[in-house]
Amino acid sequence: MSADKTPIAPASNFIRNIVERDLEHGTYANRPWAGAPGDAAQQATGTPDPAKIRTRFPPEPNGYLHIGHAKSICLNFGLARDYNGVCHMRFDDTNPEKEEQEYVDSITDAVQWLGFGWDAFGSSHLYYASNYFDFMYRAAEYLIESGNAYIDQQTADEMRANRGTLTEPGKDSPWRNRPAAESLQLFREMRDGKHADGSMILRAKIDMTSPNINLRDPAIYRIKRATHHNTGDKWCIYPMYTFAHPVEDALERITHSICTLEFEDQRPFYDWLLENLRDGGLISDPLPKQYEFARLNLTYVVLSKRKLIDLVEGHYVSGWDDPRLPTLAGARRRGYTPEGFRLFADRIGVSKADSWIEYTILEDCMRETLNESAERRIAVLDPIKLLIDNYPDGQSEDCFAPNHPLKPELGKRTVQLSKELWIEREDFMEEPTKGYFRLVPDGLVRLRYGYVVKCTGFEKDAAGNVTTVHSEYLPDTKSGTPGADAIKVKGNIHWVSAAHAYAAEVRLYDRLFKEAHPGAGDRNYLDDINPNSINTITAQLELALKDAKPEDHFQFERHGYFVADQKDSVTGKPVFNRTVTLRDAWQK
RNA sequence: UGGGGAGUCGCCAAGCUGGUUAAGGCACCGGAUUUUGAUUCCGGCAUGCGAAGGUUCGAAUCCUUCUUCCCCAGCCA
Repeated sequence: MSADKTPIAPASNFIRNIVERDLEHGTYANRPWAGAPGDAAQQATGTPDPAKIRTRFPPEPNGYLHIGHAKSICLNFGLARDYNGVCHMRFDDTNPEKEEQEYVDSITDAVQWLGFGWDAFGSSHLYYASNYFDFMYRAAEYLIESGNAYIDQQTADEMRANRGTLTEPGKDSPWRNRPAAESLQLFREMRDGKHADGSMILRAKIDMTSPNINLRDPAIYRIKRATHHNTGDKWCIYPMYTFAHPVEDALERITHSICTLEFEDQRPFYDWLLENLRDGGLISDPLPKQYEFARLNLTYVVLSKRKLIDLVEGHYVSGWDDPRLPTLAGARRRGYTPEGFRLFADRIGVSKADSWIEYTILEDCMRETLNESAERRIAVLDPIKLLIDNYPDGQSEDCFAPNHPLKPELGKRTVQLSKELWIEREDFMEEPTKGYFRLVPDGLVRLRYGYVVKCTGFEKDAAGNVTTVHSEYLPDTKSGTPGADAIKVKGNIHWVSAAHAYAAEVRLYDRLFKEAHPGAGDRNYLDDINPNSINTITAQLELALKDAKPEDHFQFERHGYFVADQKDSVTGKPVFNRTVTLRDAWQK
């Protein structure tokens, strides 16, 4: 598979520079790895880590992955691939209320679909943060014992009030200086279920006057009676992200922990915690380091979880895999490809600047990869009849169409030509505009892979719409025969024999939002929805398309790339989704 | 009006331990090829690096001031 083929060398970026510098300096060389995540004692029994670097992709399994995650996946797994390392697939499942198995399945599917995996150096690297709860609990007790954490019994409201504001320092909790032994006992009671949810909480003891609000004694362990998808009812206290994430990274011996910009303020705590635990001998050097990059913003798209939920629950789309949605499940159904996403990730780069990527960049990446891989087929989307009046009734003949013009080795297929054909409505104009070189009265045009025909007339219905075009073919002009090019024509149109066609449902998709920045200014993003984002038609396709399998990609010549729908296709009766149109220098 | 980040061509993005004509991609504009108005192929495309000062023989790269944008006050992640 091309998944493992090294793509065009990704451009240099600040993270690759850091990795290369660390490799050069041997920052992570010779650190032991016990073959599995573990504390300092366990890791000390290991052998030098064969992985030069360890990164991780750590989603919370509480929703579906989207295009923004694809950027992160390509970054983390791509780094591991390029620098002889490993990327851990890790579920950050520290909040039992929001997480479900359904999501972990869809997430692993998506990552593998994108062409990445977590098997490396002889073992699998799929981990769950919830498997570290025992160690996290121990680390929390250590923090209490070493005077770096305490049990606070203020209410959530009191804590908020005493946290101060952006410009005012916070105030110490009245419980802040309680003896460590007392905090320890209360923490154990919390664990043992002796206290009500919300009645007390474990806080790191740092500095209530810190200008960085994240350092004003952040909450690190809360009481929450809820059944966890992995640990069931074993615990009624759960660690907060702030505390859990650095620990997860340390246990897994992550070298480069890459996250998005909004976590920058969290980094001082990340380092504070890890240094404390290292000084306590719970984990060992070299410690993981956190780096932040700008998350993806795409024009004409919304990527926030809340908005995506609104779109699905408000039935603006058919579900999480609606082909118009930027979810990976949706993109896949739309016909977007893993190769296209990887190309996209390389093309947009990685930096710390907030930026908006033009949606057409993504589309171009899909066109580029699909142009390489998709076989060509013929489809008439908006059919009108073309009659070849001088062609014998009831007769048909073979025409030969290459499956891929750039890959002759893929061979040719036959399509039938007969007297009565379907052609595209837009390929005929009664009164042509300047520059139009398709079929016009008395004009010549080539039926692609067939004959040159001359338009001899046309018929309209009561409404004035053209229904049938009449023509006569020039017998000596058949494609592939000697002298076929004796008569030169600029126009070249596709067609399907009416007696040899497969009438199929085809969905023509357009962008879901009509504004580049949905909801910008004082607009509601829901008001920016494009009312014409889907147009379902019945098209006339060449017969071979009847055998298309779900997820088969094709280029419908002169139209664009289409995919047989993953869910709605039935054997012998596939329906197609338009992935993306071809570029059109002429415009419509 | 606290703290943390970011501002290089229409959109991304290298470069930023100061030193040839400021990479590359996408878009765009020319032209060639083409039985997809597709693809491919050539060529063009920032005297300028948020702004103003300063240091220097020399600055996108160093210093100062200013300016714009993003993030942080969940017992979410």
